[in-house]
Amino acid sequence: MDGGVISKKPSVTSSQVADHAGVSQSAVSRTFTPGASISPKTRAKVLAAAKELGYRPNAIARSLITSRSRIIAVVMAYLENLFYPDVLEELGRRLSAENYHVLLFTGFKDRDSDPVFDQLMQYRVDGIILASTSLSSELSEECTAAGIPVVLFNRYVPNLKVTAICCDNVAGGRVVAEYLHDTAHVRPAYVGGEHDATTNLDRARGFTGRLQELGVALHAHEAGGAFSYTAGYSAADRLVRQSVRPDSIFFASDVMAVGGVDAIRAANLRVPDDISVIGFDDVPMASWPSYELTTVRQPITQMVDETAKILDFDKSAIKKPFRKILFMNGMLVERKTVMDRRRRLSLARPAQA
Amino acid sequence: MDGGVISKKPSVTSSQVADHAGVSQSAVSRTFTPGASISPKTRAKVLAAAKELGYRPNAIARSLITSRSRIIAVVMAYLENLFYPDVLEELGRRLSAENYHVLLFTGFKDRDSDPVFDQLMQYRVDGIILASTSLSSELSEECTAAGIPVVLFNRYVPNLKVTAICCDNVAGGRVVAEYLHDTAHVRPAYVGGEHDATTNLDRARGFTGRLQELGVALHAHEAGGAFSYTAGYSAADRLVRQSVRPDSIFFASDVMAVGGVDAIRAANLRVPDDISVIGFDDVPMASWPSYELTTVRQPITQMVDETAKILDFDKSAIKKPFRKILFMNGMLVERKTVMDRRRRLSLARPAQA
DNA sequence: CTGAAAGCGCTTACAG
DNA sequence: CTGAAAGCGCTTACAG
Repeated sequence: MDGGVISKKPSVTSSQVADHAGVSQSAVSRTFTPGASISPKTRAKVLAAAKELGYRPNAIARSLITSRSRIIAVVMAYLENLFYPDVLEELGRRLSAENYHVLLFTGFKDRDSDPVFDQLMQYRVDGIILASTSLSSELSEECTAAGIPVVLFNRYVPNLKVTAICCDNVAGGRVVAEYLHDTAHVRPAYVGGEHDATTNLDRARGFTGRLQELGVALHAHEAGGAFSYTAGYSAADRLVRQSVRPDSIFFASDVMAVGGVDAIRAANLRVPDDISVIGFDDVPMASWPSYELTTVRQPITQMVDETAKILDFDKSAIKKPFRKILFMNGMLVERKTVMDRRRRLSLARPAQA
Repeated sequence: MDGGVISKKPSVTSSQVADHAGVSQSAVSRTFTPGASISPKTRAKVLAAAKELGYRPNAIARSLITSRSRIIAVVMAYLENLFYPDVLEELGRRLSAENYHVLLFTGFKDRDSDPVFDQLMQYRVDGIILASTSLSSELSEECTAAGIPVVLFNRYVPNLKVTAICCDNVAGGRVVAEYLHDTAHVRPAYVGGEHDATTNLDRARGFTGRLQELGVALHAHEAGGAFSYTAGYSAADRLVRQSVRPDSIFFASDVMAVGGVDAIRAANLRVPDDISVIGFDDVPMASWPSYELTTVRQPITQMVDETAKILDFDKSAIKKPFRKILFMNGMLVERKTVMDRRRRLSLARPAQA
């Protein structure tokens, strides 16, 4: 056993470096502060001493005095929803490029972020990103009062005075309706996700609204109840057992749609020949050969960019619109789960003639 | 536009609370330090004042003086590998229960964690978890010198003096070999993941080693090159086109195995009737109805528990074994992708007789 | 450009 | 149990 008591050793401080370099502690600090006034000569001496001693500025001490932690809290409730790991990676990339860091809160079983709020505020974070969760209005107002920007990611709360960044889910739903109409589908169904999520509500609203405008009757509206594979599978299973089946199903998310495709196939029906399927998100799985899912791609990179803009109060102290809801456009990605039923008609007509 | 310049307002300090409560600043501090010596009466006064002013202790200031940040750095390279979001959630749950917090580093494209090391050290983290990445030996020794525990999660480096926590991948591979042998498979193949990952190497070694002991020839060893769906798909596709096909394939991970199942089906073959398939990890997808993948489950909860034990230097300052490699047992989860070929034999025999 | 000094918001011996 | 005081490791006016 080469064990031992584990205890943190005190690390090298700027004063130690200063002594070693024969300069003041201020000079050391200035060397590590971009833009600070320091001569190349002193700087070189400090750098040499720092390297020799293995000095690294203490971000904690710096935070205390600047009251800027360069830490952004990210609260993410549902990591299992495939879409979120993607978001998290993009967020990590983007924030670290701006020299921010991510304090992650996940794994707690709650609908809102209130339980972790105290924790995150104690670290004096510079911003808060809530992905698929929200905050009570008292708490969000506390943030506003404290001057800490909050961004709801992929969710919004109409009456809450908090900035939200979402894909335009209503528009996404409308695009799907149009696409299904254009390809001559006449019995479209919708399968919903988590019931009161704005993502679910808006996709449904856009879809059914546009369908109605186009004079297409909604064949069925199944409540999935969650954005999960299982929810998609069961809902599709129910639809498939109806005496009159839908000719197309729009699922509230890709993972649900994948479940749906599997259920349809399990019933010995073909996608898209018997039933067309469309999802939402464009997670990596959507492009797997066995699914080749037609879906609406969420503009993750742009969404993260906008998030970064809201949080980045360093570069520009200009007036920024606070508390707005940003809807960004998704993009229809055509793959192989929707059949153009006009083709079938045009094939059928000559035979009939 | 109800915008405005976003700037952090100074928050309430312990001195302000002290003034308001008519006690010393020390008393305020003690009120918020579990176990500190404080009378119920003073405590109540402080608590009332704190509530009224909206006081929250400043974790940054506390960290500076205690030289304990209660922050654990988690470096995770491949979030898209489905297994890791699971790990991250479990880690989040476990660490927050111990009042630790996760500083997440992800989204950088690199094999080792050296590039983010500086960042994480500046925050004076209390521990480092490296999932699917490693560290150069200089850096890991720097951690040892600084008394900061490092844990490699799901990966180990034989010559590196760093504690590692892994599933026993060799044992897992052996179990798979035995299972395939017991079920009368005679042409087993292995499809590898990321080439030099210990997970890949050990699973291969356990599998082929045990096969050899059992007198079963390895039918084929395909290099997948990555733990991805696509890698699994292509490898299976190649195997399926051979003049003599394998009767079973062990994939280095579930995501790969799922790709493999799809490739096999795309070739109009059946799983498990024509080819049995086994994966590794037991990610949520493995139990989806369209796959029902037989696999080796990684003991995530136990692995996270052990990780927490290594990092938790608060509770017990006893001697802890440092720098050990912990191999934890996986569990074979039987689902529907392996066919018991003895049955086929016993059915075949009477017909032949 | 440089250094001495104040101070960020806490914890923790120390003395009472 | 309580308070005054030192000090954690920095940044940043201030004066030179």
